[in-house]
Amino acid sequence: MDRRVARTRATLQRALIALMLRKGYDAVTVEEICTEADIGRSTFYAHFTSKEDLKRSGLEDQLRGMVQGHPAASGSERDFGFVLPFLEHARDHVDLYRALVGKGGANTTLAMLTRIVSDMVREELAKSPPIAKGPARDMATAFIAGGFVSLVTRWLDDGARLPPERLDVVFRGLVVDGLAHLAEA
Amino acid sequence: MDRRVARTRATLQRALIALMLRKGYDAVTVEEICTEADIGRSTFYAHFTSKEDLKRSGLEDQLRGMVQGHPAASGSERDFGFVLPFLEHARDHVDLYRALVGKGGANTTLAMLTRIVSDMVREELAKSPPIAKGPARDMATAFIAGGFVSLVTRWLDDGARLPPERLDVVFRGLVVDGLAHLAEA
DNA sequence: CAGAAACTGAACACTGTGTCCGGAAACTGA
DNA sequence: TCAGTTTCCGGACACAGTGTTCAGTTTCTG
Repeated sequence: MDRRVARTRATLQRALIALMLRKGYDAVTVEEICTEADIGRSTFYAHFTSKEDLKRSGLEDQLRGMVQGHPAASGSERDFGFVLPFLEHARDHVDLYRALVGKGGANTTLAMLTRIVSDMVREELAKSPPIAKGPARDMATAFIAGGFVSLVTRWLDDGARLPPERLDVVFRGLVVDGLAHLAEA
Repeated sequence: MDRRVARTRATLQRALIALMLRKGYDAVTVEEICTEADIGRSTFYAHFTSKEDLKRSGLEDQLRGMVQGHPAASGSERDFGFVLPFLEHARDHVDLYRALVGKGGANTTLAMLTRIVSDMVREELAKSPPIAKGPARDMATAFIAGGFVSLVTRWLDDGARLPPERLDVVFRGLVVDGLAHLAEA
């Protein structure tokens, strides 16, 4: 690939990330990106069809880099081996990830819902029986709230066919006992 | 409150939801909302400052209705009593919820990330030891993926201070053994 | 070095936003 | 019912941002 092309694309991606960190995705304009990158606006549209397209491409490039750097461990045991590489990649590219999931996603409905659910979960976790305090509890709160919202989203996208009681019992099982709960007879 | 005000606000909220279901939040314009609601555009701005404001108000009104309809069960035992009322409310207002978390959120970065992580989780769950198939497994996939993304988001927002190894072990504990894993000594 | 490809910058039409105002309509309380 | 208040209408306006086009320049590749 032409060096100019690679350079231009990378410069634009970096400019977008910098601006997202500064003021959030929604508030960023194509003109600003071009100014920040010191690249003509017509050049922008020669590479990307829109701001959204640029973001998507940046995300894809980075994720591709991640899976290449850490080839998926594919044993036959279930050990969630993708997690640590994923987290290390995130730590090594904090700016990128914070731009993606930070301010950028903070105003979405999904994020709003998750915040509300987090409050409910936090209350639950404060009840007896006692549970580890501090970071561990905060992490559990975030995990459970996000999982719940994701579960509901999936359910709705499927047409909300299963009865709420079914989701309720599966959710509680997963939260309280984890996957053990779902082991096959 | 003036009947006209209540009627106008409710009409606009319903119009937005209808349009969101049809073409997704981002693609909806204020003009379209007004046309759909058969209400003047200047009237729109007399009630809401923006499309975002309208969405937020609709969400808040509905959630307020939910918690009023089902007062939070506040026993001292941890039973996640909020879940069933929440799900029933969602089922009774499927259109609203699908508009909020369906197409509307599908294009967000958070949703994209969750989809990618879902694929990784699905692979893990396919490994031995065997696990319940069908809906239960799909639900577990959605739950775990959403929880992971939420956990990572929280971690990054806090400055990514904790080491990845710590998150890895907490995450795996929650997934495999659930909250039992975090019981205080 | 020649040909191809990419970059520039400025112009253009267009869509959508948010604000303002005078006049019509609808609601409220007496 | 009626007077006073509030809301609604609709059209106009300035403005910001989008996406496209194109002739001219620069930069890369073979």
